[in-house]
Amino acid sequence: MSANQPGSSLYKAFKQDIQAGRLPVGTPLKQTELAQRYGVSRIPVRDAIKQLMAEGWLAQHGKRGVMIPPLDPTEAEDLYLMRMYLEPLILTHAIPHLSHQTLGQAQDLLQQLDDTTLDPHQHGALNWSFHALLYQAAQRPVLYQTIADLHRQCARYIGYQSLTLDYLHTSQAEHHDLLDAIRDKNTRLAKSILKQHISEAGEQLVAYLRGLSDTVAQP
Amino acid sequence: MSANQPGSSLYKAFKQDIQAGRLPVGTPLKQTELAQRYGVSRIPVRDAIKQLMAEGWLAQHGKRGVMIPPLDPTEAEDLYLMRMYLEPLILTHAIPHLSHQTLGQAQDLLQQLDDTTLDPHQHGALNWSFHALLYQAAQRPVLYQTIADLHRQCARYIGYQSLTLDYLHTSQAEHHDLLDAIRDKNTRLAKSILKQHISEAGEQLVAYLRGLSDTVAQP
DNA sequence: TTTTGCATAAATGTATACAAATATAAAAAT
DNA sequence: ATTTTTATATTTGTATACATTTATGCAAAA
Repeated sequence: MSANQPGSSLYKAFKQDIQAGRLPVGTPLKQTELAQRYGVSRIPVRDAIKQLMAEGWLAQHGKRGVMIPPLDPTEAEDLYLMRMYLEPLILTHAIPHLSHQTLGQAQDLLQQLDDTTLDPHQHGALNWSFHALLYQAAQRPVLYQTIADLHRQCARYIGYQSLTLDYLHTSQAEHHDLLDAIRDKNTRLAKSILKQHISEAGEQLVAYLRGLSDTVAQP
Repeated sequence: MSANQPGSSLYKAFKQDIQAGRLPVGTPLKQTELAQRYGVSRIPVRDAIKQLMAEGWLAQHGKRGVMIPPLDPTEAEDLYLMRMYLEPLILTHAIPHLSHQTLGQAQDLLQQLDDTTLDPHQHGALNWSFHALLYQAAQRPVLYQTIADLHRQCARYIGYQSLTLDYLHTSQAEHHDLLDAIRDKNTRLAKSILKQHISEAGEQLVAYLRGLSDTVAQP
């Protein structure tokens, strides 16, 4: 098999199990157990662990072993803070290159996002598709990759959160406004809408996470 | 052995060999050859490769094998662009927390940077120590880590570049101005100096890299 | 009862060996 | 001569086996 690229079946299955919360958070994971779980030897498990650690899905647990790092509101806050600055930046570079065809595709994705029966994971994936489509036009591979990494990190946090209908409507309205501003080549407006949009999403998530830790961590 | 944390001797030796240009750029590296070079089996070599790939020191070469990615001016440009936005951001968060002691340490580092006999690697390391000292005070681990990663990526590019004495003087003057602004708690000024400082460093590097590819790539 | 030391057990790191996949070269056909 | 096919060699991916390190539990001493 073409094994351990981000595309290895073990890597994918492992990551999905982390995302879906099917593995314990904060406790050390044993290589042997993981090998049994996925029906392979420890070597490919080690390879996958290395990669997932580098991507932030796993963290060192003491001197030995790895764990799924617990959710941390401050971490989420930082991720959204960075997105607030980097995404308007890449959007600026993207706008001059956006074709009518791409804008049409973006419009299509927006319509799919109107479906309020989507679960948080599906919604998150579609949402990223929309933004990614716009950002890729900037033709800035390294900048794009960093932003994609930030989204990947954020993806670990959403999916727990059940979004209110009210928030979903606001978010969608902003998406439409953003696309309109882009069509008008009004870069300044587009940037400010996007920054606001990310800021709100961040606040929503951080508030949710802080609520969680308040109810859970009772000494 | 405590093997493959970023601290494994193999990982360190391997990365240093890449940084120092002791391994061929752009051609596939054979696991067997690397294993022989470092006197170990292929397993730890594979572990190190995984990690270095995730950190950007190595890249996929076609379907099989890895290579040291060639230097790319556009990539460097993106890295500095991101730093221009993220470093002033973290500095803003850091300034309220900076103690007199930390500012004193920063002053010390600045004096060491006056030494113009340093080679590019030493200079780069000291320069990062100075900035890192300030940034850590922000107590924003995730934001800090991302910025540190960007610097690590940049480190692959500098070290080839021989900095002009003129640039070194300008750069040091900016460092002093920055520290003064921070002492005055003049956040606005500090941010603008820092952004300018990074912008100049980026332009210097990108110009150098473009010069390189112009002279090398003759069909 | 608490703490220190040691013995045992568990888990990770590495080497060797083998299987699968890809690239290379040579031979055959057009 | 060029292209396609086939066989060979090289290289990577994985499993098993062993060495090394860290954790755990028990006993003895304070």
